[in-house]
Order: sequence, then C-alpha cells, then structure tokens
Amino acid sequence: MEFRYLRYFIAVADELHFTRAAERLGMAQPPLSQQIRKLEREIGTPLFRRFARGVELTDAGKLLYEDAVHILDLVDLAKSRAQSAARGLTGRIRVGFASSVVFHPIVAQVIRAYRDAYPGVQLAPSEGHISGLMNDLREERIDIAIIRQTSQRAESLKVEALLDEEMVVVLPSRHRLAALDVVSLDMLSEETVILFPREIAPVLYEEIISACERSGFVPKLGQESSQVASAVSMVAAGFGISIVPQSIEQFHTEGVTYRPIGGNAPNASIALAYRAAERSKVILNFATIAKQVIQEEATAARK
Amino acid sequence: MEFRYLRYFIAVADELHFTRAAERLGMAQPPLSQQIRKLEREIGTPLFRRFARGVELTDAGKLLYEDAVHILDLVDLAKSRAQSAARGLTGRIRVGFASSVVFHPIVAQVIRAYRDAYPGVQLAPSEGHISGLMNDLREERIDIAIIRQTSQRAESLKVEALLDEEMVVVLPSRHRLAALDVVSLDMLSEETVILFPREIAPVLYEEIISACERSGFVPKLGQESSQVASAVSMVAAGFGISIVPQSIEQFHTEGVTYRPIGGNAPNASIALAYRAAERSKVILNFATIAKQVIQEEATAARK
DNA sequence: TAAAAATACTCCATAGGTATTTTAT
DNA sequence: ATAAAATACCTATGGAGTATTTTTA
Repeated sequence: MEFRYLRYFIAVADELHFTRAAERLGMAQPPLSQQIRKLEREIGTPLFRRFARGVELTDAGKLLYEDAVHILDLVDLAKSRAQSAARGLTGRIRVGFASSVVFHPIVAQVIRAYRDAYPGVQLAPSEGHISGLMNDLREERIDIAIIRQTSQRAESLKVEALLDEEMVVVLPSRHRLAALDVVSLDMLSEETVILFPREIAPVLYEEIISACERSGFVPKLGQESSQVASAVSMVAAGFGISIVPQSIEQFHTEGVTYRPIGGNAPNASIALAYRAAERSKVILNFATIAKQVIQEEATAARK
Repeated sequence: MEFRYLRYFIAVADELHFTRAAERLGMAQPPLSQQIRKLEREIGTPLFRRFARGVELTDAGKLLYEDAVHILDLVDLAKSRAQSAARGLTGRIRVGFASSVVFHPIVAQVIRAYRDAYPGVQLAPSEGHISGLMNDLREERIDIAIIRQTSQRAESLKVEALLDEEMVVVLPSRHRLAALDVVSLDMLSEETVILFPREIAPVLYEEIISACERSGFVPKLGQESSQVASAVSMVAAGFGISIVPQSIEQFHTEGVTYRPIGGNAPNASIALAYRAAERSKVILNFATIAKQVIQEEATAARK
C-alpha cells in the first residue's frame, strides 16, 4: 500500500471523474488510472464503476473513502503532534520532590509557572527522600527532581543549585528561649536536638551538625524523627528542640515557636537534579522555567 | 509523506539500530538512513538520536511511533473493511415494505434469513404505499422494497414476482354469509364493499374489481378505508364487507370472520423491487436471499 | 458517436545498492 | 580502535508523460 494511492483515490472519489481528478492533482489522466488500478488490485475489488460519463463509487469504494480521509487526517495530526513534542509543548514529565522541600513556596511557584508556559505537558509529581529520588532519576522512573543540595557525586546526574534557605530553631512555646527574638546556636548546647535520619538528607544533616560544631559544641541528639517536617510534631510533644529549614514554618503547629538563628545559621540549599544526558525538550524546559522563577524572585526581592 | 517512511521508521524504532532494521526490511543500511532523514526533514525535527552503538528515540520520535503504528493498523483495517464491503458482508440496506404486505409471514422470514446470512449489514426498514416506495427507490431513499405487483412500468426499476397470495372475504361475524365455509364472489353482488384508495395499491384494487366483473357484477363500493388492513376494522364497525389478502387474517379482530373465496379468487401477488442498475452486493444479496426463502418455502410445502 | 477511461510506449526521478568516509565512544 | 551511521556515487524500478485504442451509454 502506498500513500499516494489514497491521495489519488480521494481525488477521484471527490470528482467522480478521472480526467478532472488528474487535473486537480496536477498530473495526466493515464497514470492516475494506472495507480487507481493498482490500488484496486491490491485491495482485490473494484472501487469505482466506470461509465461513459464519469464514474461512481462501489460499496467498497464508499467505505474506503471514509477510512482514507480519516487516515490522511491522522497522518497530518501525527506530523503536527511530533512537531509539538519536539518543541517540548506536549508530553509527560515525572517530577520528584524531596520531602523536605515540598513546603517551600518556590515549589508551587515553579509548578504554576511551568503549567502556564506548557499547558500541553502532563505533570506527574512524586515525593521521596533525596537518595531515593536520585536513584529514580538514574533508573528513569522520574525525569527531574527538586532536592536539597547533596554530596553524592552522581556521574550521570546534573545537580544545579536553585537557592539557599536559612534554617530556624523550633522550640516548645513555653521554652525559655522562645522569649527571645533571635536564638544563637551556642544557646542550644545543652538542649536535646531532634533530627531526621541522616540518610534521608545527608547534606542537610551534616550542615546542622557542623554549624553546631562551629559554635563550639556537639549537639546532644534525641529521638529521631521519621521526616524533616515531623520533627516539629515531636517538638510539640516535648521530646526536645529541633532545627529545620525556614519553609517548614508553614507547618503551623500548636505549642511550637520558630525562631531565627543569629550569626552562622546552617544553610539548606535547594537544587534541581536531572540526567546529565537529558535531551528531552519537555524536561529541559522544566529546568529552564525553574531557574527563571528563581531569577525573577531574586529580582523582585531586590526592589 | 510516504507510507514507506512510516514502515521504515517503525522498523528502526523497534530495533533502535539502523543496520539491524535494514536487515529486517530486506534492504541495505544507507538507503534506510536516507529515507529516515527525508522523514525527519519533512517533519522538521530529528526522530532519533544517533550514538556510536545504536540510536534512541527523541520525544517527537516516541510520539510519532505510537501514531505510526496506529496508522498502519488503520490501513490494514481499511483494506479488509473494503474487501468485506465488496462481498456484501458489511454496510447498510434500507428496505421498504408496502403496508399491505407487512403482515405476511414471508416478510419476517426474509428479514430473519438475511440477518442470519449477513449479520454485518445494518437493516433500516420503512413502510409506505407502493407508489411512494417506488419513488423512494428511484430517488435512492431506499435500496430495495417488498411490494404488491404493480402495473407501473418503471424503466429504472426491476420488479420481480416473489409469490402469489389469494384474497379472502371479510364479513361481520353475524353476517348470513359467515355461516358458509366458502363464499363465492357472485354472492357479494348486493353487498357494500369497503376498499382502500386505488392509489395506494392500484393492481390489488383492479384485481378485486375485475374479479367481481368476471363474476358478473360491478361491486357496490362504500366508504374508503385509509389502509388495506384498516378495512377490517371498518367491517367490524358495520360499514360493509371487504376483500383482503389472506395474510391480513393475522389481524384477529373481534366481530369479523374471514372466509375463503371459492372459484376465481382475486390474487394479490408479492414482488421485490430494486433499481435495475443496482450493483451493490449488499442489496443484490438481499434479493437473492428473498428468492431463496420463497424457494425453500415452496419445496417445504410440496413435501 | 462522443466522452472518458484503458492501453502502449517512453522517459526520468528517485528508491535502493555498493563502496567509502565520518563520527562517537 | 571499532561499531555504526552518513556520504558519494551508481543502477534500475516504476511513476508519470504522450499518443492511441477501447469502452459504454
């Protein structure tokens, strides 16, 4: 089967006249007759009944006409769909978010901005811990991730810093330090500190520990929380105090108070991760949009 | 766009390897590369990313792959659909029935037989008077009709006799002739005869009149009934007697009695009508089935 | 008999082949 | 260094053109 056959067939079916159809196709009548004949031989049945004045469609021809028009439409559609996929306008993108960043307003902003710019792309979000997300990226279960900066030197992945975020202290509201506007780290040397397991965000963990060490003490660690954010609940329950990224403040929990850290506050930096070999416009566009959003935020903040 | 491009593209997409795909297609690798390149140029975007070991699909390629497979499937489907249409296995047929034949058992038998033989054909039945049906045939509003034999010499239509049907007398049950087993026409010379309008079935009408005349009288016509069958209701209402095709007996109406006509009973013959130039297998198959059913009935009756 | 499609042939564009080079890991 | 795709060039199939015949209403 050749495509040409369908185009020619449609022309003849429209005109019900070989000579006129040939004219419309910009060709001579005999080759048109030949091609139609080939099509009829391939299908195994006449598609036209020839009369002295023009032709008419057989039942088989009538049916084929509908299908042929449909098929040619689909071909055009397929072409334009492929074109828009190439421009990153359509498709699907699986985005992973580290559990410790999902509360940060930048996440919602990036998603909104991407949705607006590429409404044809379906977003499939997922949440997980940093190392899990990195594996998901490598094994192509997700396409891009917003994570905390990581020390894992991943050959095949590209990790780009997006922005820095200071950490804050989480205190039970009745704690004596809650009376202060700003808490400095050295005030915490005697406190029991609740932290998440090191594995779920190693760089964040190390940053907290080393900031304490720079302030001259080794933190006294208490019970581990399962997540970065759930440490807040444990503070409320009286297990101790905690240190969390500022965006966790969104978590308004009864009985806890957040206080900025004076001096050398530990830093939680947010980064974008995706496969270094990535070529998909859909995915690269997401990275571009994310960086643009950060840029605009920074510019807006300067004013 | 050429079909070949899609076939080649699918082969390369399946193998992710030009050389192997070329082998599978039974051709050399360079022309395959050329054709894929042409396809990429036509669509305006790369479909594959070439590496030292094989290739991979771009986003555009992935999308086009799905569409291409679908399109090739549709082409095969279109071919087989056209083929089955040519054999009269699929399609739609609009069948008209003369009001005076719809009660005859042969009608249901023919429809059932056709349905069984060609389950893929959609039947669209309609009912009307003979002259209306003949016009509908000529103007292609219906494809075939079961009618009463007609005198209208219709150039463009073919009318084929199916079977003969005797007429019977319809009497009010308390009528003195209802006491007889058989009624002969000459007994009706003084009766008021209720008939349908001549236009709706001229041959039937003439047959009744001339049968009476052969029996030596001109029938005394009373009120006209709107239909052949509705004469029965009027007999029940006491407007007179009537003469109807035997199959109308199916119409079991309170207060009327049907009696066979002795001697020269008028004859109502049933016929098939369709366009003389008809070539559609779907329609010609219907005619064949109808004649077969009659044949089988006759054979069964002889036993 | 006249309009239109089919046939007969000729030509050339291009699909496809062969030999070789380029590219990417 | 090597596998694989791209390039260069050649060949030949078959699509399209011209002239003519056949078909059908």
